[in-house]
Amino acid sequence: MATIKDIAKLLDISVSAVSMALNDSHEIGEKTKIKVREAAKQLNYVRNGSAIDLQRKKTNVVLLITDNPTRPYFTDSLTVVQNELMMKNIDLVIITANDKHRGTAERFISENRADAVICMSKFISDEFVNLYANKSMPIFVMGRAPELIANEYAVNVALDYERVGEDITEYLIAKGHRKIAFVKGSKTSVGTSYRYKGYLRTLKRFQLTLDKELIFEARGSDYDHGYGITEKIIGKIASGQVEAIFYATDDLAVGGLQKLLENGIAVPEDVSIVGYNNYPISRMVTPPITTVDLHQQKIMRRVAKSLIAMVEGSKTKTDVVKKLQKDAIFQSEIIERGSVKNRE
Amino acid sequence: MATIKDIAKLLDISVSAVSMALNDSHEIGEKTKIKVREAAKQLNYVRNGSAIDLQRKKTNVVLLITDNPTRPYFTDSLTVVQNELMMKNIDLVIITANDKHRGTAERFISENRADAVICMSKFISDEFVNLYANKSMPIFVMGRAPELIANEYAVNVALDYERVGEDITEYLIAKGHRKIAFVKGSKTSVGTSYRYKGYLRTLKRFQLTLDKELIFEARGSDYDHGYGITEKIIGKIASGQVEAIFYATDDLAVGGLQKLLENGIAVPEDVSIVGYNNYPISRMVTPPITTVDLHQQKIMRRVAKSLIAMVEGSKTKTDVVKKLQKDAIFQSEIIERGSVKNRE
DNA sequence: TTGTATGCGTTATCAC
DNA sequence: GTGATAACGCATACAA
Repeated sequence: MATIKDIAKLLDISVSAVSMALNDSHEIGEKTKIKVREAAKQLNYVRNGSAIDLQRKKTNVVLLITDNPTRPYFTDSLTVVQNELMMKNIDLVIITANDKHRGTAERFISENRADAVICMSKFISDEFVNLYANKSMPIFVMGRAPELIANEYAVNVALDYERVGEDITEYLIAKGHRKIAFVKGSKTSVGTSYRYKGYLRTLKRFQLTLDKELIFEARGSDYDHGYGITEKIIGKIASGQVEAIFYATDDLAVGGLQKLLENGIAVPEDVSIVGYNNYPISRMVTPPITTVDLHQQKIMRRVAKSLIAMVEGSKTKTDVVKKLQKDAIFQSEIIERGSVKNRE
Repeated sequence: MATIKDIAKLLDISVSAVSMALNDSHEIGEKTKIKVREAAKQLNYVRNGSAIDLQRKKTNVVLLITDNPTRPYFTDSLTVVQNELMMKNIDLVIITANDKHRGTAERFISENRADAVICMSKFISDEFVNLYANKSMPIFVMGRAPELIANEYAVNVALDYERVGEDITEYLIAKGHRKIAFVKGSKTSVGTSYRYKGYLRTLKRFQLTLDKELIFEARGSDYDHGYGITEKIIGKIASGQVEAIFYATDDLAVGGLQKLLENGIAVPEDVSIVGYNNYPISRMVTPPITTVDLHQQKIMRRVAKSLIAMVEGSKTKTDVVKKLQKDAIFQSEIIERGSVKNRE
């Protein structure tokens, strides 16, 4: 591997001259620049990132940590963050952290291999975040309970959990449904449990009695779990005990839909269903599923902007959090499609 | 930021001692190790990855480049590669490279920020790969035409393109279909174009005449394209001109299915359809779609193993390629589900 | 405009 | 078992 030293030697000029030429410094002659570039090409020179980072005391990279990059909400977030960072010429690298592997993410954080991190995985513990968030590496965490982060350089991006789950329940009620079942997802998901609470609050607000038999617990939040748990709901639809099903996620709803159709239950004629999150798949099935869009992209755009402000040093956490909250019109929006019947 | 120098100063011992202690070297006293660790904690010491990489002339990371981490085949690949690398304690980082942004990927490659790369994105050009693949950074590329890579340290992992597309066409024919439409996907996708060729070969082999009116070109390979293009097929189903549709990808098929159902066309009663790739979504719709599994995971496991062998220096490219080819039982498998009717 | 010197944080090779 | 010291490849303040 050729280094700038080799170039300097070949051209018989100083290393610093080479360095500056390569960085297109204004204080270097045009002819030297050309010579240097040619020599670089000739020697097959490639820059050494580690050396640059070491010297600059900056890596120019932002870490995006996720438990599973396949989830649609992740891509949405990714695209937005990517775009924001691209404008500042900051590199984005994605690292996974899940139940069976979080070493890489932790190592990248603890070894200062980034300038900032956005953590969308719940498998990096609160303790870890609190321990390592740092002026030279602020950490933004998402999807956790609001109270657990206590570090000047850790920002907990919390959704507007107050209203979550109420919107769509109200909607079902407005459409004339009274017997609304709820399908819970993964126990470790903060989002789905808040939706459940919103569902409960709304029933109460409308003075509907809560039928405990209409609460179903899936083991997880995915398609298969929705498919499986719906087995238990089928009988109650036939008997008129269930008019609508609120699945905590779109994936659950899609799985449920398939099970219903297989059993000759028409949606929405025999039962209405709704999901949550507005995942692409929710519109790809027949009938397309009415769901709720959390406007994750808006949120992520704000997160990215805040992060950049912190990395650039112009803002402190307090500023950033204040702005995030002020902008927090994280209003969810109901996406009406074909899976809910008007019973009135 | 505290460094090992600070620790050394605090404890009044040498930096090298600190370094060795931190790395749990056998040639350092147990008591010193303890002292050092305590001091480290006290000073809030964190290692500096750049400095380590610079010194070790190794980064311990493998780059996985993708155009879109949401695609199901990517997750499959990811999981497998992740597992293999985990066993060797190698870090995996994911970087996206697509039409609008490939700077980060190229920078990471050209600046030696990894020990090896697996490139699943077609947006890193063949020229770039040929230019930068290198003993200290071998590059494995996937999903490209076989002939374009000519570099001792670049490995082109090509599927068994010979057979691709023939399998499922044969299957449709065996089920009694004769009028088989084909829906092409994105023009830039190597995979889908090979499937098309396989389809053509198979028709010929069975001496079925090719009806050019049954070839449809979608602008891309996604759900929406499938939905859109199917508009044009509907009439030909009614008129008996089409008995089956071979969509080049599952996403296309899912989109097409929805359009068909919306138009009151029953699948598979009125028309059979098949997809390709065995994406999860293909089994989540009703009826579930018959498709082809490429066994991407098997391939990726082999790629990962080969890569590790090269990184560890035990194998040259020639060895690796030979082994990959020898192992290349990349046989695709037809996944029978409910979208094909037996017409015989 | 160019060169010199120094340092970034770490590891490794020697001595002791 | 521990301590100096020289790298690693690069950038930059300062001198020329």
